[in-house]
Amino acid sequence: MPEHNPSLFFEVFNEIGILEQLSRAVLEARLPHGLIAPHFTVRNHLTRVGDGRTPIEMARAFQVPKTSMTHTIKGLEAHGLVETRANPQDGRSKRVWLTDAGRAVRADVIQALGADFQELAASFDMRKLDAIKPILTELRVHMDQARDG
Amino acid sequence: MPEHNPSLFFEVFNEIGILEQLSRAVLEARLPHGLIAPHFTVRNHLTRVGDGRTPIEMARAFQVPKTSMTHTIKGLEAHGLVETRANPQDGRSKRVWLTDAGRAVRADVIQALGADFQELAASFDMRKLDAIKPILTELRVHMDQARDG
DNA sequence: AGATTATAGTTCGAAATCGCACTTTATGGA
DNA sequence: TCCATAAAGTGCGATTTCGAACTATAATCT
Repeated sequence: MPEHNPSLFFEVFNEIGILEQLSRAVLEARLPHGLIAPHFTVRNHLTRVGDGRTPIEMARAFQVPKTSMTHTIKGLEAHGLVETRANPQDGRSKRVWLTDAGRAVRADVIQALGADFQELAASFDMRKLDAIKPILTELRVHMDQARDG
Repeated sequence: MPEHNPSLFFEVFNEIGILEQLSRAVLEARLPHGLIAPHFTVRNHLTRVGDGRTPIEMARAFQVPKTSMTHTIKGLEAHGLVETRANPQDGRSKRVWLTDAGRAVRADVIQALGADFQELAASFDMRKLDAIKPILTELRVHMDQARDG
């Protein structure tokens, strides 16, 4: 029965924290003025899983407080990248839809990030990213469940 | 010559972002009132690499703006967990030292996190953490360098 | 040495984050 | 049906984050 040394957790989460800062900086350097990483992350999510999501659904997906999601969506609306409509199935709720401008900005940003990604891909073996991705996902799922339970 | 699909980056960084939120929540649930994750992360760093570090050194280590580090250290000082003294080698700079209270609080928090870690370790194969750690570190180093260069 | 440039740290202000409390609507019993 | 409880979303306020501009000191150059 091994004694679980907490340092491994600290070290992994420490790297994760730094990588979060670094990836955010890379992204934000390519975003149009006034947009920050959470805006784009949400905007991107709406392409990945389809728009018409509810704010609470996205708050859960990213594990952020719902007040933060309210604020982020308000920012996206102010930039005309999404619009919200009432949810016919649930009067408490709303659904978030991409606008044409929202779709366009994603293409622009991904294009702009191309150079960064090429540079990174040139010096870093992408197979390693492939290798860690499922483990990160599994860890995230476990921690998600522990949080709910 | 493969076309590097950006989606792998997005997916990995997305998981990293969520894991950052989740690990922060786990940590902050165990911190004494008024302390938040950046406080503890800095406080922990001073044990890992030794105290007497300068603020700018830590800002670089965590890839946060130096103004954020100023603020975090001010919070730690207000809680009596660190103290700063002038750097005799450099009149522009200061060095950050742990206090006895600062050392004590780390032990308390690690103890309190024990239950969380045990639970996680029971449902998640720690060898996978071992496996991803060096890759995360390598990725972080690459991105650090790309940022400088 | 003197001038220029770079670095450490702070101040300030604007924006983001997030807990708490609240409103509105839905759900699940008696 | 009526009531209690839960859930979605917002308003508010305290704190955090962080870029820009600034001060003070160090390093570099001629």
